[in-house]
Amino acid sequence: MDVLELESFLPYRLYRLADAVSREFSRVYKDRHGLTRPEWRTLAGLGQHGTMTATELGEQSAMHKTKVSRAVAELERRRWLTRTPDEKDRRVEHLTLTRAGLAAYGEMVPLAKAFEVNLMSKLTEGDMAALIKGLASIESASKQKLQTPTTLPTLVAAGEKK
Amino acid sequence: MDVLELESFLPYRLYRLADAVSREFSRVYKDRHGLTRPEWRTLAGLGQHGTMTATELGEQSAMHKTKVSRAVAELERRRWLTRTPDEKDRRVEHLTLTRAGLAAYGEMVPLAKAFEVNLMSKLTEGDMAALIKGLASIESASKQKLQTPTTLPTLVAAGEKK
DNA sequence: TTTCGATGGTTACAAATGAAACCAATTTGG
DNA sequence: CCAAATTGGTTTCATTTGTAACCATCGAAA
Repeated sequence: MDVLELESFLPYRLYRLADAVSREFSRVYKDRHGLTRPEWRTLAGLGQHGTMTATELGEQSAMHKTKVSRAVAELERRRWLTRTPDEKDRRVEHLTLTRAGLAAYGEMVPLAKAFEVNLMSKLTEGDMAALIKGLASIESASKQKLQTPTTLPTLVAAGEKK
Repeated sequence: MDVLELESFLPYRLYRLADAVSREFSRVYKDRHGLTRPEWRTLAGLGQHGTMTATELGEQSAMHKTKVSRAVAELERRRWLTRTPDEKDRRVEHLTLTRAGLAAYGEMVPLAKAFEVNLMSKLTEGDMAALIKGLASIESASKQKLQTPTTLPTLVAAGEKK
């Protein structure tokens, strides 16, 4: 029978690597400040851009709006950010880091950079460039709607449901 | 102040890409059979190797033992696999796909392969090779204990807890 | 042997996630 | 102008996940 070699299956390899790296990196924000990934990304987004709306945050950091919503709520609870209602459109809120939020951000940036440098140091210049290029290619490709080439009908047959 | 550009931050890019790819690929096993990722990996592991123990499965597919345990329980419930107690060590169970399990596996393998081919087709030969090489480098590096270079003390200060 | 630390695997509980419903406020199209 | 569709954002509920505790069973040491 036709067999799939999981270890070399690209989606699996990608996921596994990203998971390992991300897990390790999470120490930077989790151990020290008890942040979740969505919270860290929110902090990072605002630290980088100054002021953003929840929607913008979601776009920039690839998070579902519920994640953004919850992360923003938590950072607000910590008083790391404040919301300012938009003048023209009262559905929108502009989010900005407080002094405390900026302090936390400023503290984490060097750690993040050091982590990245350390990670990249595992690769030669050439490999690194290649990796980046490869990532970019797949990224742009996957934006254009990654196609799942299936011909089979969708069916969750009886007894297969959980 | 020192700023981090999230979009080009390697851990973020990796994660984001893996997430997008994995999400798209999940159609193959989720839409059609309602499997979760751990369930799919378990199926894939057994399909590839014939018979494995839970521990082996966890190692091969990088899953925590609780994930394996739950995935195995669900596949058993579906009668896609059976457990056989080990003769020598009664803690151990050998897992094998049933006919039904094999059928599901056999059905998904070509879809998985097609997905991968489609994905890789976005890259030139060279880029692909480079990407693989880059992944391998970081992988092997991250196995050797990815170091988080922090000097700061670990503290989850009062008021920062959730 | 008996005891004690590892190991294979499951379970309980809390936290994180995703999907869908929801509530405004806004825009669009008659 | 007004109804309907859209959009920004929150909330609810069901799943999924992670952590730690747990229950055997096993292996090594005394």
